[in-house]
Amino acid sequence: MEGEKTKATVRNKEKSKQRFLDAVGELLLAQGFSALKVNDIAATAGLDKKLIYKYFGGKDALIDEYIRSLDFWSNVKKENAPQEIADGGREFSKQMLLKQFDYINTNAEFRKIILWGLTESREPLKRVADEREAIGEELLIHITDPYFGKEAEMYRAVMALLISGNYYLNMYAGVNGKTFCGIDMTTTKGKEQIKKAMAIVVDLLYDHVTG
Amino acid sequence: MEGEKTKATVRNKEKSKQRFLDAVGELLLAQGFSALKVNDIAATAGLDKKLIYKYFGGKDALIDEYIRSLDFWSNVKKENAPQEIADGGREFSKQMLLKQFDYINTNAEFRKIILWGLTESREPLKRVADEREAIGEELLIHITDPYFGKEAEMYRAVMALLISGNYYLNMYAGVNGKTFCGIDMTTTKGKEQIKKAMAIVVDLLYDHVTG
DNA sequence: ATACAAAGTCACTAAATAGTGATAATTATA
DNA sequence: TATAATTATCACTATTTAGTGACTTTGTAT
Repeated sequence: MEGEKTKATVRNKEKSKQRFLDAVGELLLAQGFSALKVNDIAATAGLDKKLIYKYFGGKDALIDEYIRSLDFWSNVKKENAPQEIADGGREFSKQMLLKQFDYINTNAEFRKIILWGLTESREPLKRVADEREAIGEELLIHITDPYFGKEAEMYRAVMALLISGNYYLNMYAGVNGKTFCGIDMTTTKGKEQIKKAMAIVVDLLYDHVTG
Repeated sequence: MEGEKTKATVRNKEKSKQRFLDAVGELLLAQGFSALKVNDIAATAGLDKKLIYKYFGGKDALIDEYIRSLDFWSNVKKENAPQEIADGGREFSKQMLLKQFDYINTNAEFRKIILWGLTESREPLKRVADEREAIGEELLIHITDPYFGKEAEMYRAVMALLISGNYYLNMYAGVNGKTFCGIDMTTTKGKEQIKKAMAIVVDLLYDHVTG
């Protein structure tokens, strides 16, 4: 195993705990969740694996704490409540999708967690999904549900498709293929096409219920 | 390990090879690709693991052959060429999406392979992705590209979002969450909402370029 | 300085997993 | 029915991984 860190200079339990948590993140990014072995985590942290059992209780407890330490939605929460919504959430929806695209596209850790969440049932992974739902409900209940009225569920379903498509396409890019429906997800052009498409679909939906 | 099969009554290399391939599929469905261990595969097949090395060359070669043995797209190919296309592919697009939804939703093996393809780089998994692209190109190049003209790339991007959203939502259901944007993917109602939404988006796209 | 607790290391056990050499059981065939 | 070839098993080695008991090192309060 490569990637061992220089030895801790000072003895500090909290710092060491953090080094283990960081090591989990580093390995997750570099090799995926199936590569999270106690020996490797300890080597990456530059500490003895015994401490993982001492400080966290075990490998799984450490991994769970790592996932819980992540906070993907805090920035979204801030932007949520305010803003003038005079258009039924049209612009907000579009910007949310575009921002989310960039976030997923540039945040490899987020992508790994989302993928992990499709693979394994684990309480902290469920929490990530639950939080996304809770935050989404804010927008949906207060802004788009009232606006779309009896078409509200249709709007929700389209958003579910766009967001989850967003997730998938960004996870897909570069693993076993580059193009999806001919769109090359590894290029800026391809990414712009997807973003443009999301905005168009939102506009069409709003125009649909307006007209 | 449970799941051992009754011993083969006759000695037959081809039958035994098939038993190993079937065992891989069985384990993949029951426990996911990370649970594909030689010992378990052999136990499930009811044969000695030595034969895996003798007949296939090793675990990975067996797994690769299993993936190559799958054919998810053969049925799609048949339906592809024919049909009267007088509407620019509008009805065809909708039906393709709806059929694909049902296929993914009822075919757990397909879902596992798609998920695997997001997780691991592996030649036969790449082939599955490439085949999907090749088949999709048929529809796109001959029917929708000409119809949508300079909006063709936009249409492709929307289809990419719908299909990949389709993938994601069906993989998501029931692992770490049930709802996505409030749509409960474990219920018939939720599934119908997604299907309806896909059809609406397609119609809006066609109306958009028509009107 | 020394004694104590906390932080950290090391060498080990145990279990799981991949892979193989020797051999037995079966089948085909001369 | 002998025997050669094939199919299959078994018992073993080697490696990887998780986990632990005994120990050493370091910081700190007396």
